[in-house]
Order: sequence, then structure tokens, then C-alpha cells
Amino acid sequence: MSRELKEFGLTHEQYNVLRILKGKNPDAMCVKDIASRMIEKSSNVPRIIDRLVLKKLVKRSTDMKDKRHTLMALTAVGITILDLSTKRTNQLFEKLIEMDETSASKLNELLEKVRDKEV
Amino acid sequence: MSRELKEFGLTHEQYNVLRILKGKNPDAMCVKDIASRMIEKSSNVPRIIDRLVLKKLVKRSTDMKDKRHTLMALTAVGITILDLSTKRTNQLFEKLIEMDETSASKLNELLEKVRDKEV
DNA sequence: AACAAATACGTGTACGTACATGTATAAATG
DNA sequence: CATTTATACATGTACGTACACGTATTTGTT
Repeated sequence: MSRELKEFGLTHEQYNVLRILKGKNPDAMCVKDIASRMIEKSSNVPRIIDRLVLKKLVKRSTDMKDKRHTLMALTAVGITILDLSTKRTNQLFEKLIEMDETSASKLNELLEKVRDKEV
Repeated sequence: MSRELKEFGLTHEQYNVLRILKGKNPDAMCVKDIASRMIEKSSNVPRIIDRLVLKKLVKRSTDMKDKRHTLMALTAVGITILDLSTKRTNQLFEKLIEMDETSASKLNELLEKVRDKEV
């Protein structure tokens, strides 16, 4: 996945953030909202946004209703790049999960078992 | 796992390298040998060793038979720390894989299926 | 209204991953 | 034997993860 995204100048996490923003597009989202939708919920969202802003894929502004919020939204370029890269990753993903329904659901069940262990 | 290793001042990867060295102890290993036994085979071994040497868990020397080789071996302290931390991680691992034999082997089979996809 | 606490971001550091490149040494070749 | 090629390691950069901490803004309390 990363290998393919690289051709669009995106890392896995940058792509992930773009997709999250797409979910609200054309509305903006704040850092906390984005973080809550990420798999890896570290405090790294501001820095990932930094890189997307540099590439002009995302624009940043301050919420005047609550100045603690920074608002992020896709730019037109961002939407284009995202759509292109999504086409590619969707193809890959289809191949990856190519598995009959029974196996897929069994795999899921077993992984949940491991994930839920309290250690 | 990382959480527990932290109490021994070790990261996951540092611990991994110590275990690999333990496998050959008291003989030394070169970077290439270590890398070949790691899950993540990046070019990062020299830097992981750097940190272990700083903590005096590993000693480094040059192979006089082939000066391109750097030889790494555990120190006495390294062995002690490794044994202590291994006791802890073994307990955790036992809990984690607590799963009946049928489920465990089914999980393995399904994961192999995903892993072997050519994408 | 003044102050304390909570909230939302941003930033600093250590470390790891991925990838590219440099350097010393050894092996292979003509 | 001289030169090329391969090998083994080290190092640089970009980026991500984890965690600690700083700062601005808002909210809650007295």
C-alpha cells in the first residue's frame, strides 16, 4: 500500500488523514475529530497536517467560534490527488481481502479474540 | 509488551536484538547475521546496537579476520537484563496466545493466506 | 469579575522504519 | 599485480509512534 501511495507523494498516514477529511468534505474538521477517526491515535495529527498543507492538499484555518480549534479542509488539489490514489488502493485492497466469506469472518473473530485479551 | 520492556529500559527492537545475540552467546555475531534473524529487516541494526552499547548491554569489536565485520556480543549485564525481561515477556506471551489448539492453528492458516497474497 | 480547571493544539525528544548514499575492506578479474 | 566489483557496515534524511510538556483559549466556580 505504502509503495503505491508513494507515487502520489503520500505516506500511509497522510493518505489516511485525507480520507478522513474527505468524509466531511466540504466541511472542515478539527484535530481532535481527525485523531478520533484514526487507527493510530497519537498526538501526531498536527505534524501530518503540516506536511499536507506544504503540499497544498489541505488548508488550515482557525475556528473563530472557538479559537482553540484549528480547522482543516481539503483543497481542490487535495481532492484530486485523493481520488486518484484511492482508485489505486481500492484495487490493491480488493486483491488483498480476496477470501471467501466464511474464512473472512472466522479470521475476524479470531483476531478479535487476541485483540481483546487483557494482559 | 513495549510497556513492560520499558521498565527494563529496553525498546521492542533492542530486546529483539538482545535475544538474537543470546542465541549465539557467548559467541559474537556480525550485523548481517543479526539483521537476517530480525522480523523487521531494515538497515537499522547498527543504531540499535549503538544504544545497547551505550547501556553496556552489548560490546562491539572488529573481526580481525575480515575487517568489514563488526562483532557484537552480550556483556554480563546484558545477559542479566535480558533474562529478567524475558521472564516478564514470557508471562505476557503465554496470556496472549491463550487459545485452544484448533483456533490457534486456524488463525495461523488464515493469516498465512493473507500474507502470501501477491499484490 | 477573578481565578482555577479543562480543553485543543502545538512542540520537543527518543526511537524506529524506509530508503539512499558513503566508506573501508575483501574478492574477483584481466 | 592493478583494477573493478562485491560485501559489510555506517550515516543522512524524511517520516511516523510514543510520550511529556508548554501555551492559548474557554468554561466552571466562587
